[in-house]
Amino acid sequence: MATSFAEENYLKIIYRLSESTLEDISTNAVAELTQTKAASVTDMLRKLAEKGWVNYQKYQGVRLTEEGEKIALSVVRKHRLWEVFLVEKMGFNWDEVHEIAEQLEHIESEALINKLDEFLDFPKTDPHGDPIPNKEGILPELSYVLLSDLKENKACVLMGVAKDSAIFLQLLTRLNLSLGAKLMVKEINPFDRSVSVSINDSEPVFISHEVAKNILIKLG
Amino acid sequence: MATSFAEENYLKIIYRLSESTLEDISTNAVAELTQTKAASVTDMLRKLAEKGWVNYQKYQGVRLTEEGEKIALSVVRKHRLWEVFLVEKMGFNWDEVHEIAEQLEHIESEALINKLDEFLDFPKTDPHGDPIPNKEGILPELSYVLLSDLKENKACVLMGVAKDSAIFLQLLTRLNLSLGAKLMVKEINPFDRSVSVSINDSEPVFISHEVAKNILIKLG
DNA sequence: ATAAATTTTTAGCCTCGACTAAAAAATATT
DNA sequence: AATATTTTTTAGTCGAGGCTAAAAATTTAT
Repeated sequence: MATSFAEENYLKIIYRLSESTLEDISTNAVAELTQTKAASVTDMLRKLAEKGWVNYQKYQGVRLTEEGEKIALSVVRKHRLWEVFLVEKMGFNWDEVHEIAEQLEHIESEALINKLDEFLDFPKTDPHGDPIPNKEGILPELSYVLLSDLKENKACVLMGVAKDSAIFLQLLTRLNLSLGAKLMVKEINPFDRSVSVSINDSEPVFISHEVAKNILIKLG
Repeated sequence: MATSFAEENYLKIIYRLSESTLEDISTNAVAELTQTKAASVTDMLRKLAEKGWVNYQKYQGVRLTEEGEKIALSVVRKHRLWEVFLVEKMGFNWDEVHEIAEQLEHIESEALINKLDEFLDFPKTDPHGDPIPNKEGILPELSYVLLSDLKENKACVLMGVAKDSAIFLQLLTRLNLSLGAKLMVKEINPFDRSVSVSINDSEPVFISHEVAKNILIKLG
C-alpha cells in the first residue's frame, strides 16, 4: 500500500518517540512533533490504524505495528543517508541538514536509496551519530558509542573510556562516573557542545565536549 | 510567494510546451502532460493567473509571465541537475532517471542545488542533451548540438558535421541533408536509437544513431 | 471521593487539487 | 451561413489533511 508524505511523517515521528520509551505514545506528543493540533492527530491515528500500521485505542495512545515500524525504519534510513550525503558530499555542516533531509526522506525509489548507500560506503551512523538501518530495516549494533555522539534523552550505560590518563579518570571519579553508571544526556549546548548529563537519575551535571567524546556508552 | 508541488508542475509543463511553439498553450495540451482533466487545468490556470505567474484569458490559452518563467526555469534547472547526478554519480542509465528527477525537482533548497551544481562541475546539459539553466535562470547558448542529442519535435537547422569522411558526406547528400536544412526529429526508436527525421518539412526518413551523432545542429 | 484540570475525541468547517456532467464558446464542415 | 464537432469553462462533488469549539474521558488535586 502506498504511503503519503503525511503518513510517512506520522509513522516516523511515532517511531522516534518510541525510541525513548516503552510506553504508548500520547496524541499530544505526536501533535507537538508534527506541528499540528491534537484533533488532527486523532484523525490521522484512526486512518493509520485502519491501514494496519499502528495499534490505536481511543484515549490509550498509539504504538507502531511491525508493518508500521518497517515503513518508519525505511523513512529513517532515507533521512539519515541523505544527511550523510549532505554533509560528506555537499559540504553542509551537521546542523544545516535536517530540514533538507526532511524533504529528501520522502523520495520514493528503492533503487536510488540503495545506490546512495553504496556511494556513501554503507555508513553506520548519520552525522549526528544516529544509526542508519540497513536495507532490510535492521539497525546496526553500535556496540560502543561516544557520549558526545548521543542524542538528548536517550538512556545509556557507561561501558568504558577512550583515554585512560590519570587526570582524566580522576575527573570521572569526581563526577561520580564509573563503569555501569546509567546516563542520560539532558541537554546539548550548541555553543561549546558541552552536555548536561544526569548520572544514575541524579540532577544533571555539566560535562565538556572534550570529556564526553572520551566516554564510551551502550544504548538502552 | 511559496509554490506548491502542483503549481510547480503546471509551470514546468507550460514552459516545456512553450519551448516548441510561439503560440499560446491550450488547456488540453496542459491536461495531457499533467495527466489531469481539462476542467482541473482551467481551475489551476485561474489560480496561477491570480498569482501573476501566467497570462490567461478564458478560451485563449496560456503563457508564462516573466515571473512564472523564472519559477519554471528553476524547476527545470533542478530537474536536469538531479538527472546528471543520477546518471553520473548514482550509475543510473539515461532512461531510468526521469521519474526520480520528477520528485527531486521539488526539493526546496537554493543552497543544495547550487552545491549540487558545483559537485557536478557545472554541467551545461542533462543526460538527454537538454540545456541546464544557470543559477540566474539563464540557459547556456549551446551553439552546436548533436542531432542525436535532440528531443522529439524540436525545430532545428543543420549547421555542420562532426566527421568529414567522404562516405559520410555522400550519405548525407543522398539523404538530402545539406547545410541550412531545416530538421525535426519526429521519433526516437529506443531499440537502436535511430531517429526518424523530417527534412525541410518532408515526410520523415530514418537515420541511424551513428549518423545522427555526427550531425551538428542549432536549435530554433 | 469529588472536584478541578488536563487530555483526547467528536462535530463541523476549510482549502487544495482532483473529478464528472452539463453548458458555452470556438472551430470545422457542408 | 447554418450546423456539427471539438474545446473549454462552469457547477457541483469528493478525499486528504488540516483547523476550531465543544464534549467526553482521564488524570490530578483537594
